[in-house]
Amino acid sequence: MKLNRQTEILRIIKEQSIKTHEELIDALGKVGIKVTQATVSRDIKELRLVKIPSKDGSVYVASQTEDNVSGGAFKNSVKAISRALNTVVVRTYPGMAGGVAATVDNALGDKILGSIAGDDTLLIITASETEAMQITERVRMLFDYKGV
Amino acid sequence: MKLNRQTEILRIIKEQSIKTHEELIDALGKVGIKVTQATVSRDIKELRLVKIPSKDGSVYVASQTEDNVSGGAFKNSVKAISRALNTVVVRTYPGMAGGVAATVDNALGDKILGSIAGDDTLLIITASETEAMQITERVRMLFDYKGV
DNA sequence: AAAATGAATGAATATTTATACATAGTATAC
DNA sequence: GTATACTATGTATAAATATTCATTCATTTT
Repeated sequence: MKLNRQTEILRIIKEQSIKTHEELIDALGKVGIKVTQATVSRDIKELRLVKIPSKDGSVYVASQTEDNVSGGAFKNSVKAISRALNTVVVRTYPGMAGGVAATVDNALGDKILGSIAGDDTLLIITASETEAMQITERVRMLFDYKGV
Repeated sequence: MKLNRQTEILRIIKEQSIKTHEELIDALGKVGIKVTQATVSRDIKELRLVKIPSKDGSVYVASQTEDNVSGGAFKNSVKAISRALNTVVVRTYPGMAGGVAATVDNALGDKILGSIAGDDTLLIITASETEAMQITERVRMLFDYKGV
């Protein structure tokens, strides 16, 4: 399924140097995901990945929306991330929930039903349990979350 | 000449939405610069321009090195920029010269001979008077300098 | 000044990426 | 359930971009 594959793509380009759609297809293949170049092209567009020129050829990286800008400022604001049914609960340090929420909305807004932030807690509502699991994973990546 | 054309490219992509090499070639043509797609491709690579996907197609913008990251933090630190022969003098607010220098080195390091920063003044040395003029222009763009 | 060296560029071409169209899959309404 | 509508995907192809090779320009060396 799409969300799943795109999440995998984000992880892949973060870990290795992907220079072409073909390389990405191979990498996905190794994780058991089989797709064609056309699909990868669309994924890259939707994820707004960007190809940055460097010495040994251009490389794909996440741009604005996802990682870079957004997550950055609040990377160390998240204390815990957990899920229950179709909700994802993010615990932050005091006062940071709002910023984290804004970041999440910005990055994943179109994939969630909505979110509510208190002072140190953010609640994300998704359409289904499955999506909640995937969103959880995405949020973890977004904030570079190392915990369980 | 190259440096000149690339400077022009930076200005163009900042002002209008350039989606393909061809569009860039046209835009350059209107300014009296005539080149082929191959050259533009190389320029884009050297300038490390990046194509960002958006609703109405992808658009080229300057990435890391140039504008975005670098210039940003010090955009309001520059008070004046002037040139004399092969040197460019940048006056900054007290204590900011070092940061501005780092930014310049990072963005244009390979096009200048070197730079020396004091507390509120940065001196950039170039190989020739011509280059100094072009670098001056680039520094202006880098810091979004509005003055004379 | 001629020769030698290296950068810049263009023409032709290879490679990579995007898209039009058709089909399959999924959910929603009836 | 079947029909309807919408999304996702693949295939084939068009479009865009990168690169190889040859040539021209400018600079330095002899």
